[in-house]
Amino acid sequence: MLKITRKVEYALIAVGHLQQKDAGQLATTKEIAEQFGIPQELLAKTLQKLAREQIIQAVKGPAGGYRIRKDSNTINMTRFIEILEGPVGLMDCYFDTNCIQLNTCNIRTPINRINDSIRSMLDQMTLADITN
Amino acid sequence: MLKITRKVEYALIAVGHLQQKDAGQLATTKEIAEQFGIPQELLAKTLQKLAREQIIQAVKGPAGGYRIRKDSNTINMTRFIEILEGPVGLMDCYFDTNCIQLNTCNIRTPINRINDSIRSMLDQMTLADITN
DNA sequence: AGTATATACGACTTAATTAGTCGTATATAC
DNA sequence: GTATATACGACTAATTAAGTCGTATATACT
Repeated sequence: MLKITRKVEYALIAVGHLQQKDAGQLATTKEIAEQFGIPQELLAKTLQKLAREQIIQAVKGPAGGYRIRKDSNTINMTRFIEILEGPVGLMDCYFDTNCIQLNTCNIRTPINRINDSIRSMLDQMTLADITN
Repeated sequence: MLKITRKVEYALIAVGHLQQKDAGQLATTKEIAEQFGIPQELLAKTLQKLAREQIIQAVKGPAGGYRIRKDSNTINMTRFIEILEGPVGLMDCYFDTNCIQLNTCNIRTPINRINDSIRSMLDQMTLADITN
């Protein structure tokens, strides 16, 4: 409950690693996977998602790898998590309003309040906060 | 991700229902299950846990059921959730320090910071806040 | 051109967790 | 003693998360 997935965990570790490199320096999936004991294939897919969303920059070919994008430090955690896992919400009805019980449901409002609190907390937290 | 389980959802719905009853009035599992379209057996187990932890009071036998305990309104959400699901934390290493990677892990501190924020938010939220 | 290396990506399998069911015991009002 | 309601552990089913595999593509280097 209230857990983040491994994908996010691995992504954060990788980003932290990239942030510590000197400007423009690359790190490969293999390097990160080995250093932190992460399954390489899984990390690869995760980093690909981040690259697609412009959080990190991919360089193909030998001596390639990933580097952090300088402006990505302003990305907030809600966005970051949602890139990897989809919608952040305690219950699906926060996004999906097709619940049969919507009428009788007596906890929707309070749950949404908690949701909003968590989201706004994650909104205010940038990627830079994570490793700096 | 970041979802609460059905158990908590059902428990909150049930507590909300009990809170709306006149003082001392009972509601049965069956009544709640039918009214809100919840699987009765699952709700039963959930309410049993709450009763064991003194959140609600059980009355056995015909014309029995559950009633809310007046002082249970001061129970906070961290406690409530943990009764039903166990430890609230984004990652297991928040509680379980047996992670092999603890040394190399570069995100432990920030993750714990997020964790603390979420927990303290849930700490400050009482059961009374949920339905009132 | 050919090879080695690294990312890109969808399909698939396995593992873990959550959700829900069932059988049986116990208390109690009538 | 019977009907009704809670108590509770064991079990099965469904869903989600984690991890693997095959194949394609880009590119630096010889």
